[in-house]
Amino acid sequence: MPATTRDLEHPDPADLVLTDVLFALSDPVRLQIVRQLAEGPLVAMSCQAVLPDMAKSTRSHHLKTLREAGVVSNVPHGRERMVSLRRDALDARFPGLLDSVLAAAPAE
Amino acid sequence: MPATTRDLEHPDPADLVLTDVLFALSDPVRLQIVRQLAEGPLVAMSCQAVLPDMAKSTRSHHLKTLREAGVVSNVPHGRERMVSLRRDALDARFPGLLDSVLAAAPAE
DNA sequence: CTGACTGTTCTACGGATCTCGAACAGTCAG
DNA sequence: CTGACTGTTCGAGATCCGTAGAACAGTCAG
Repeated sequence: MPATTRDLEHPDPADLVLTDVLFALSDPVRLQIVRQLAEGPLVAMSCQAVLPDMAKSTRSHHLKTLREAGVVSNVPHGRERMVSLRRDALDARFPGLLDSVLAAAPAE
Repeated sequence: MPATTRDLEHPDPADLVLTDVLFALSDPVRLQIVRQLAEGPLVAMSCQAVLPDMAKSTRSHHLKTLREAGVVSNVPHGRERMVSLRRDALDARFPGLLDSVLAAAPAE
C-alpha cells in the first residue's frame, strides 16, 4: 500500500533547508500554529479553534507547508490527524533556532 | 531637508516584527547577503561580487526588504552606501535568533 | 452498509514577490 | 561644470503564495 493520502512524506532531519524553515515560520498563521504546538501535540481540528476562521483546505495547506519544511509531523490518528512539532529534528539541524523563535515576544 | 533618497528609514529595535525578520531571512539571496555581512559591514557594491549576477535594482530591492525588517542598516557613505548587520537590535529583540541562523550549516 | 465526520487534493483567483531595464538623484574626479 | 559612478525608485512581466469552495478518500458509529 504505497503512499496514499494517509501516509504523508516527511523530510529527514538532515535534509531540512534553513530558508524553507524560515519561510514556513514567516507566516503569522503558521507561526501561531507552531506556538500552539509548542505546548504539545494537537489534533489538527484543535488548531481551528484558536485560529481565525479559515477553511479546512487553508489549514491543510499551511500544515503542508510546515510539514514539507520539516517543522511539524502529521500522522494519522483514527479519523483525525495528530500534528506535532518536530523539535528533535529542528534542534538537531538548527540548534537554538526554534527556541529563539518561541521565546520571542508574541506581539509588539 | 526631509527624507530624501539619502536618508532611508530604519525601524526602531523595539518595533521589529518576528515574521518580517523571518521572511527577510527566508530568501536564499538575502540570507547570503546577511551571512556576508556577519563578517563585517560592507559597501553595497561588494555584495555584488560574491552573489550571482543580479541587476543593481534587484540588489537594492533585497537590501530594502532586509532594512525594512530591521535586519540591516543602510547609511550614506560618500557616493556609496555602507550596509551593516543590526546585530544589536536583533539580539535585543530576538535573543539567539541571529546566532542560530548564522550557525546553521550553509548548505546540505 | 449508510451516513456523518476529518482531512487531503484539485482548481481557481486576487495579491504579493522576484526580477529587470530605464529614469532619476546624489557624489566625486577632472 | 561636466562626466563617470553608485544606488534608489518606478514601471512592467512572470511567478509564487494565501485563501477558499468543491470533490474525493479514509474512519468510525449505528
